[in-house]
Amino acid sequence: MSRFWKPGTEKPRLVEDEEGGVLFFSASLTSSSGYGYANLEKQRQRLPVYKYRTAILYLVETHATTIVVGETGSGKTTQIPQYLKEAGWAEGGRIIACTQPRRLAVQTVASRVSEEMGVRLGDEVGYTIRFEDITSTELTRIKFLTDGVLLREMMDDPLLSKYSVIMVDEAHERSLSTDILLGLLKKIQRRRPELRLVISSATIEAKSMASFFNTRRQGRDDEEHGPKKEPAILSVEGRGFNVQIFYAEEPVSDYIRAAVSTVLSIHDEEPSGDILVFLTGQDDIDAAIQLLTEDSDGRKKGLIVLPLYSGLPRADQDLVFSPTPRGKRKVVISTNIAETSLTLEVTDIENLVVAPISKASARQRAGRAGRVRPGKCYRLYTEEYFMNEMSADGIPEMQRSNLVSTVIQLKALGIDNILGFDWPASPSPEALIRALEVLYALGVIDDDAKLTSPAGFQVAEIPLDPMVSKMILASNDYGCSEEVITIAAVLSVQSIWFSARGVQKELDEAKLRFAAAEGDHVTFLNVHKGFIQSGKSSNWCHKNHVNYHAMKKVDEIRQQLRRIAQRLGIALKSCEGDMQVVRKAVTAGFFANACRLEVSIVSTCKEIFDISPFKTKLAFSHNGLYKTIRSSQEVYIHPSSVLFRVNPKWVIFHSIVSTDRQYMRNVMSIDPSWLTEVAPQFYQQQQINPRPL
DNA sequence: GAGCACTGC
Repeated sequence: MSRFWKPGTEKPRLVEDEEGGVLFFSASLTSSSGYGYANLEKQRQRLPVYKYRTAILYLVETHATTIVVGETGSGKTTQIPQYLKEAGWAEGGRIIACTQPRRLAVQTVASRVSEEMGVRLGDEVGYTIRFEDITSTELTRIKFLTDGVLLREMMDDPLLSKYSVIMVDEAHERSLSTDILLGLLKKIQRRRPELRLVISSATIEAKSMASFFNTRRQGRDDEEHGPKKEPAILSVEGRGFNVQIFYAEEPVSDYIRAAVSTVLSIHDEEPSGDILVFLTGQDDIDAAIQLLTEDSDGRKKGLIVLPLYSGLPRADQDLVFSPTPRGKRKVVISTNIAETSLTLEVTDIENLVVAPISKASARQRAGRAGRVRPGKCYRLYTEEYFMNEMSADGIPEMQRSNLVSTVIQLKALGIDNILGFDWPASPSPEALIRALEVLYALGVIDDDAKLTSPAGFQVAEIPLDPMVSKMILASNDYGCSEEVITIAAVLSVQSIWFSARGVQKELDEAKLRFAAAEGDHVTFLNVHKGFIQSGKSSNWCHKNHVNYHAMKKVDEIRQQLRRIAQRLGIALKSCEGDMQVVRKAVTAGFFANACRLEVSIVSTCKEIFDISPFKTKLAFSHNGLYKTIRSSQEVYIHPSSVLFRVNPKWVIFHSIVSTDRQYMRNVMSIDPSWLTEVAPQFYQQQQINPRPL
């Protein structure tokens, strides 16, 4: 692998790791840098997948579906599209598509392939992700895209007629959009026998994938013309190295201490090489780092201890990838952010795992240790536990997600019988029915479960959760689309606040500067207004504990939503500060999440106050108990909300996070009369009770 | 006074 990068030259860029060809590459990897085209060609031929070039082309020619089982590093993603192009699959204006679950993978793979082909990215080889279409209608023959984008394309071109071959990469990850895509592609195949599918999958999934795509009818030989209906399976070996696995001899009681002591004994006994530890969350990571750095008997000498989690500032994350100084050992303590998408620029990785995860996930983690040379993996659970207790795979997203978006997407594509749809992993009928109920309540499907016109089609057109889309539609009636679109954009990013360890108090104070009595949604508008007035200044964000990158993204999403709104005939209009209409529009989307305050314990006990700080805490901890109108579920306002401890009588929420309690995140106060105003079909006029569905 | 993480249009 190191042939892509010479130490001491330019620092390699970190890229998606899944394909051998793109493990490390730097911007200087062009013909002018001394690596000629011939060299790239040689590298291509050295990839494991090269041996199977002819076989792959033969199978694609003769089979409707080819399943390529490829280990990490086989080169399948970068090479197969090129082989197909070389064999003529992109002739006559046709396009070869290759989908990825993640944006970063799309960009890096596309740029690698354009380099290998010696063409400008965006010409013959291009890519499309949300907000970025680097393709040319005339020139692009190989197109990389996220599976979500391909699904959107189907709304305009249901048969995906411009593609000759569609390669679905990383199908084993079973992401929601990959699964929907696979189900739809199977349907398309029936209408377009000339279309070829290449499904790239991990070993364990290959058989079930093959039987899913096997459309050959028993006892009928209709295969004399056209490709075989029975999928072909081809295995391509990877280039990973051997990883030795060690198990705990008996169950560990305190896994953080166990992780720390394992790190220390590896440091004492093993030769050079870095260590990657997986823990569950930020708190555990902080605790482990504390333990490691306070161990002062001298053993920690030579250890560089680094945390890694998504909330960490980018600069701190980058530290993880800087080369380890000679004579030192790097210990990266990470959440599962490091499980799939990153390859650490280290010479060797040793790996500790904390259960429970799935077996597949554990294998993936162990694989991290064998990326660049043989490694070792220390599992902090017993072998019996691995064998008998851990589930084989994670549950596909399809079977654990809210399906409202999925259902409306399928409806928009003309799939009427959702319950009968052929999924690679069927969701439970209950989950589907729940989704249909919500869509019915929103007025986007009718009594026959058909999309309503225009609302249903409009909601399907907007790339957001249907409840958010409905809120945007409603804003047209209330004359506040500009404000509501801003709220929708903020709700679709993780968090607009900049949180870091040790600055919680400052963040809370900053929030107070923007806090609105009406709740979080109106607070978002205040933050956005400040951001715009500052001239979108990063300095302003920094001073106010606002996440600059999140705000840039909010702006980008806002622009996209404004364009879509205009196309749908929604007038872009500001209500000039009239927050009541904004709140009504939000309620029109989220009326199903309405809650009423049940108990409010105000801290009136002065004596408790005076006894001890601990008890003061107790007195404050009585956050108001709410119950959802729909199902009388007990919920509480999340402490990150500006309405925490304010406890308005009636609220609606955007989402729930379940821990020891159910916490409402992003909460807004409402007037209960609005519920019957915006959703009379859902709430009975006389009393706020759920309408039986 | 809470907090697993990640991905996508």
